Amino acid sequence: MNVLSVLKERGFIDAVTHTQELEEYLENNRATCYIGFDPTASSLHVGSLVCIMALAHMQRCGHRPIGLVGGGTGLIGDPSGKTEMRQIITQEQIEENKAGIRAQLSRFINFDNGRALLLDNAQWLTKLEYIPFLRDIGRHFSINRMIKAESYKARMESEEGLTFIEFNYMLLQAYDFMKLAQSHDCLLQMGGSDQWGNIVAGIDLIRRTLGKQAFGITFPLITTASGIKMGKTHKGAVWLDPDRFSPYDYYQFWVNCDDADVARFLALFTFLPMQEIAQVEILSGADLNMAKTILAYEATKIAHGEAAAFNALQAAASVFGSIDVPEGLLPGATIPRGQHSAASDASIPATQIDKNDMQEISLVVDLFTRTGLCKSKSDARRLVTQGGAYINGNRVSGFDQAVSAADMDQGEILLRAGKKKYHKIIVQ
RNA sequence: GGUGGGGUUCCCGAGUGGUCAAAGGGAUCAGACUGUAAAUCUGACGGCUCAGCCUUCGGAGGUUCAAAUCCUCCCCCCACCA
Repeated sequence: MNVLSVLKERGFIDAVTHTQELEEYLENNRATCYIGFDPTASSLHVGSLVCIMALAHMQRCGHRPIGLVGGGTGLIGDPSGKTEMRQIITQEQIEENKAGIRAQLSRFINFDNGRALLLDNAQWLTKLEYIPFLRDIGRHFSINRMIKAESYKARMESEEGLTFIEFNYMLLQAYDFMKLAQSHDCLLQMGGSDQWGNIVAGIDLIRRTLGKQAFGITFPLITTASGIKMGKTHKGAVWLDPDRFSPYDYYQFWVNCDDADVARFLALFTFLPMQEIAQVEILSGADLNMAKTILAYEATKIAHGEAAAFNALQAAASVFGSIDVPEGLLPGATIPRGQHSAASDASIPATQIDKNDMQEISLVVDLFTRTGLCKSKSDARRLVTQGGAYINGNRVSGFDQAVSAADMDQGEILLRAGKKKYHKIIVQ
């Protein structure tokens, strides 16, 4: 099955340029394609996951993906679809962030033996000279067309306006594409739907300068069933870096998805066969919960490895009750079948507290604040007052309740805030 | 450079001397109902040594018994003009 059909049936495609020609091109070539990633943070987050999975599918279908880190363009800031100017970051920060991004991409894509590449556009962009660039590249761009571009629209209409430096972003991205076409025979660029304008600009530039036909694919912006952009939780962005966002939380993020999103997310964020996912679509109600478990397990396994996924599964079973994964559901999934009960809560978020420190923490509210479950003491008070605080499964009755040795079970205390946030205290 | 309009608590946005920790909405959090779902209803939503106190309304000063509200200077944004 060709990669275009794969992407299409899994819900990756928003728009494609030159459908017919692209199909033929991918059919007859071991193609090279690229997606750009902003090095604005030291970690990618689930917002980039569609792009990452698309690259992975490309590789699985025999093509060569390039992850392009925007070390050069990151110095500019892409205004596409954004209403505010982005913070411009320094060269040092970018260098740091690049390392993190490479590590994460390696989970999804195999970089061995040149099967995939990770490049940085700082390599060529920072060497550009203004006059030659204007003369050789700038001449191909029409301001008339650019100001009509959808990607600038939000900014053209906003009060803040658009600065010249940002307006140039499109040229730089087009130049990237041209460079990659020249040096790596990369003729396909993919990206989020907000990248359409930039991608088309690159295709045009390649045609004009190299006389070659290049292609573009954009992916839809993934929103949740409730209509908001996917990937936000009470803890902020869902990072792929396990140090910033633990595999346990990552697993929980997926388990907590909306019913209406399960099948769609299975298609986008796992590699399970589509005919199996089709069976999930006819499920409804509580039957979907096991499908969510599988989604969470598979997604966690892809991003953090099998051991982390298994630990998260066990931890979930220990606090939320036993999980029984039925044989017939999504048989292609690698989740261990059968009953999982309170085997291990090892990967539940935990804080170690010294015995001596424990003496000072006399009140429950201090404990909730200390673990980060509550962001201030007032917050903790509120939680307790509203009846959302639990110690070892027992609701805390008053904010002045003291913590005693009796609350410790083998040196551990299990805190719970609200219905699903757990945190373990380990006294040492 | 000139003229005019703005900068309010996470976001939008009211508030033009005391009744303002600041309307309303969104987001968020908790409770009830549930399936670790959605919807709905209820409540909370600056901090603290919490029936009280402290710190916030672009920044720094000032007037006043009392300022987000008045005055002075500064910074930033927007529109139009040059």
